[in-house]
Amino acid sequence: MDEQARIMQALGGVSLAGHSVQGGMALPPPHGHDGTDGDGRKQDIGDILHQIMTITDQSLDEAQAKKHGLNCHRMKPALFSVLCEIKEKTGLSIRGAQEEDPPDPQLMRLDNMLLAEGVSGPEKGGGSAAAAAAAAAAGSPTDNSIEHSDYRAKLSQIRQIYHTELEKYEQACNEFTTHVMNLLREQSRTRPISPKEIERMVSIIHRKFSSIQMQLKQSTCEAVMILRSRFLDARRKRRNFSKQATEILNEYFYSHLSNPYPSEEAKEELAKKCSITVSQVSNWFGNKRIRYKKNIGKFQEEANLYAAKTAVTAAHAAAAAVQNSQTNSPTTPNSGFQMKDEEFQLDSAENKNTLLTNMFTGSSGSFNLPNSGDMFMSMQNLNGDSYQGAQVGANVQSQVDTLRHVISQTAGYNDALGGNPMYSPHGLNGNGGWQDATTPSSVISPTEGPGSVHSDTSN
DNA sequence: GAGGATGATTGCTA
DNA sequence: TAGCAATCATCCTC
Repeated sequence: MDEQARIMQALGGVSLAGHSVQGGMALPPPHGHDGTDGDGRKQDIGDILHQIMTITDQSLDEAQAKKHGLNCHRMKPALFSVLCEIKEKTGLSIRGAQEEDPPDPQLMRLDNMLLAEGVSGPEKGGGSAAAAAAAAAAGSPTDNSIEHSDYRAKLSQIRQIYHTELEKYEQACNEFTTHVMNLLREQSRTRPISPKEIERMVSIIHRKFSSIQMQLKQSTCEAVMILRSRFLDARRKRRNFSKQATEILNEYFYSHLSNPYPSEEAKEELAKKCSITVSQVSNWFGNKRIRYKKNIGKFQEEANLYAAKTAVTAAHAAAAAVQNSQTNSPTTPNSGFQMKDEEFQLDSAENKNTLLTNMFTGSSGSFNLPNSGDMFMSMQNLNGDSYQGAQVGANVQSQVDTLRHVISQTAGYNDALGGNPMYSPHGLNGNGGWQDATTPSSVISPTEGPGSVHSDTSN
């Protein structure tokens, strides 16, 4: 069966008889009602189609007139409906199957990434979460300042560009879709176009624009990756700590020379003070311990410097503490500063202060330390349970190592205490390790008695 | 630019 | 998992 015949069959009993078309095109007689046979109908339809086909050979005006005539024919909708159905059942059905594509995994990945980076989706501080994550990976607190804000600013720029471009694409897509829809609707008057076909065409357009969008997303992702890697690389760059930070760390190190293992709390405190991370504090102490141990001689000068510096502070702190304790704790005998050796029995805060200052600054010349070991022990007792002034004990305790170091430099510390293994120089044992190196001071420092207040947190 | 200083990383150990 | 030791990579000073 040929196409024309099928069309006619589809039309069923539609009658076109008795209608003339403007422009002189004769319409076929109605079929069936007057007993016309099938061959006759075929012939009529053939004529119509022939006339349609020859429209193009006619003059424009003539063709327009004929076209108009056809358009105005009352059977046109029915004819178009059938033609649309035929179109649906033939070529377009193939496209229909293609529409049900699963979502592109690559597109999904891009979407997820853009969402995670804070580029797409609702604005969440311009990707500060991503920046924070990157910062955490890099492990530097300065992320929160200059570089962090720089990263955020750039990410925000990318986000802005992305959204502007996306908006442009969507606008263009909508405009183009509307345009095509209007065209198709317009054309549907003259050729069989079903609403479904228009829908399909729209979806095709959207797909095309989606591929363009994917390119946009891809390039945006690349930009974010580049920015991120640059940001992380920048963070990886080694930067010297500030002078102040190094001072703080050194002060702690040399004042805890016998056991330079800050507790977690101390590390956090130091990190806070130095505006660095806890891991950087750990790195610093790790490096410092090794380098100090490897070359004590080289660090001696530095040790002296910090020891003296810290000791002066300690002396003032101790004196103030003693004075304070005398005022506030009248029931505490001798303020816990009772030296075992009678020569060290100090009656007043002023005396203690003078003595300590002289001792540390060396203004009294060669200071006589008749029993510096006892003195040290006594000072240690300041941290003991018997002493109530926790802050005092903490302040003094944190300087004990410093005292030892200064004494060793100024008053023959080694000679006086050489026999006492507890006072081996700088806390280093014979194996080149620190006393109880495996036991961090967070547990019990060798210089700290039980119940002592850890200097880390009190400082 | 050389060489030392210094912060970070890595592999290993207890 | 913290710390050690070696090493890398960068900074800083001369």
